Amino acid sequence: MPSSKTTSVASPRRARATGRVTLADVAQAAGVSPITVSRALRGERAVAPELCERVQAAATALGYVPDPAARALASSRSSHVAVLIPKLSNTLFVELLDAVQISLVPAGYQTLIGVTHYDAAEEEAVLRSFLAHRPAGLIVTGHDRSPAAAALIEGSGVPCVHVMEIEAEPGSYSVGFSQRAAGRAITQHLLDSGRRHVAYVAAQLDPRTLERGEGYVDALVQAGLADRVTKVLIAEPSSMALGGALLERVLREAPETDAIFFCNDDLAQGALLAALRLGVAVPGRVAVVGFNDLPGSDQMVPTLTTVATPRREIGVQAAQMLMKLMRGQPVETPNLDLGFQVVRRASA
Amino acid sequence: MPSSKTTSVASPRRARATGRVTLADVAQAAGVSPITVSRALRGERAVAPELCERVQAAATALGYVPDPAARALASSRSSHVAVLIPKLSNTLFVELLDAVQISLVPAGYQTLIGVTHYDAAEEEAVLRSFLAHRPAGLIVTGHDRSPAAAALIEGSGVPCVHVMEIEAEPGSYSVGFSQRAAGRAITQHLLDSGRRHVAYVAAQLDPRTLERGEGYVDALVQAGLADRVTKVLIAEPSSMALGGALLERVLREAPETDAIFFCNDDLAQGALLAALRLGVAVPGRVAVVGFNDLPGSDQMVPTLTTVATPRREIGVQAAQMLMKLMRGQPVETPNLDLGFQVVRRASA
DNA sequence: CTGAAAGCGCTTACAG
DNA sequence: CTGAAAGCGCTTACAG
Repeated sequence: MPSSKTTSVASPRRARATGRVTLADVAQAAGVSPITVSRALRGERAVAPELCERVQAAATALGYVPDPAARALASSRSSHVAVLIPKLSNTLFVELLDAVQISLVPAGYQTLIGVTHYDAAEEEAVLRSFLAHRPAGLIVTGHDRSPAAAALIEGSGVPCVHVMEIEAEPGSYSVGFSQRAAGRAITQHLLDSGRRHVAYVAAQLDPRTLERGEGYVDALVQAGLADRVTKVLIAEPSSMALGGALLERVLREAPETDAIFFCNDDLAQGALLAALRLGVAVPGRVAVVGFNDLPGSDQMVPTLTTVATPRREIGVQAAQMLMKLMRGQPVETPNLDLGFQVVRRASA
Repeated sequence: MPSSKTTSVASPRRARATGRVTLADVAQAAGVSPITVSRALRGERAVAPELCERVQAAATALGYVPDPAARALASSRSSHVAVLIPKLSNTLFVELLDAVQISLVPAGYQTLIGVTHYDAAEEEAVLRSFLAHRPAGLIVTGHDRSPAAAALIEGSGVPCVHVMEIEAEPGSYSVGFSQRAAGRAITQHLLDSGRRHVAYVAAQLDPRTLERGEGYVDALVQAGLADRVTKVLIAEPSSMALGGALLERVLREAPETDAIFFCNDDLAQGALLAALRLGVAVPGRVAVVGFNDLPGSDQMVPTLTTVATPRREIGVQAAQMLMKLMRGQPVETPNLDLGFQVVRRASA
């Protein structure tokens, strides 16, 4: 004999059941309206403390998890933050990303990663695809991008923070440091230690690499060595092998060179290892410095003198700034300069 | 005198206008119903070729971009694929991720990255948060996880591919190689070159590291050297500095050691540099091998003998397999073994 | 092969 | 401080 009590009635109108615990379920359990549950859970507007508690309890009891898609559709704002970086093969950007993620995830945001490969068209494509997801915020590397990409960002109205460079563009937000000042500082270190034939060797040639080169020129000019400016610029991507090859080439083609400023530690590490192989004394024959202070630079033989860049702190601060923007809170320092540090080790 | 022609009428019922081009707009422009547009654009079911073309043209003309949130809500499947990796500071996983992303993005999927830090509780938390987004698919590192985490995956019904290890668990999908066989092979290489006191030195101690250690034991046992098994296992994370310290420690505590198998290239590279600093001849005094063939290993002095692991190919194949699963297509090889390669260089 | 109706699970905008 | 109504932009399930 079947029980006459029906515990669940299948409504004939209900075409699709997902089996999910919804706001409505929580509302019913708490004896309030769905909208009150929504407000109580988001902490938005004032909800009577007593109701708030009842709602929280019901939500926990039922194991309620808000549906991000429904939330995004209704509010036209997702919980995604899109982060655009040039390359995943550069430790620098991975550390930046890691720091951003560590800051954003606990606050309930999801990070979407876009890799642009230093390519304007790719950046546009990635932006277009990300913007379709109506991200709550955007973090992009540097200021230099195609007008189309800039227009996409601008037109989207999505809060955006630029990282790695620092530039006081009106209305824009950034967290970074002066690449140019850093390039000048490390070159100055070489000059201060008596070097007079300093070369700047760079690969990839992204905007930040070129800015470091300007800093290098600044230092030489200021030292009255404008005629000694020696730049070796290679468009191909950086690698340790390339660094080794470039060291060899510079010493062959410009044997008077007594110091080399490599635009990044990958090249410099490769140069140090090549010097070991070739029997070139560092810093005796030639001083070598890099940029970024990547893992391993302190382990090289000799240890590498370089510029330590605060990419983790940049990631953390950019995330903080973005969260303020996303919440509509005021940002006190829209262009945050986190500086850099010349790390003196044995190679120069 | 204002024009009497009204070009846009604000409907009083419309509470919220997003200004977005919607399916309905495309439908109206193409003179069909919204559902036909939906089907034509997704290529689902049969739509008359002529209509299909008209819809495509209208969509392009209006610059229509589907709203992923609406799509996810209606279909209860998002276009997200969640990828869980232990650490972002390990190049291995970053390369894996890059390969996955390169394969998935062109197919219209977005990658969500979760970092577990080799921590069971973190993995559970990340899974729970990701699963709330109803991802279309899941890629996780290895098979070893907490019962709770495994239950979350299982219970979600989301297609899942395991990477890096290969294990023929019924009903599970994986792409990788045998860590144990690889550990055995590189140890065998050392034995083949005449080494008789081979130590295995490992850090981090994740499951894959331990499997490599089993392979090491296999090789020694098979060579009748079971009594020579020497394992140094350190729980702390791998780093070049740690590799150097461990080399020193092993040579001090077990001076008969004539070969060291480091569980990864980070440790091995650090050991090579420390040897240089200490004046320890490699491979003369002690042979050194690593694992993974990371960037830089071919640049070391001496160049590092190691095991090349196919993490990029693993990423690509895992993405392919997952796409088949997400589309409900059959997968011919549910456990795909991509092998590995012993790379003989100068250090052993 | 095409469509009208209903619904996915939330939030907005308006009242009170 | 709380709620009833409408709507976000799609897809599902059912007809024809």
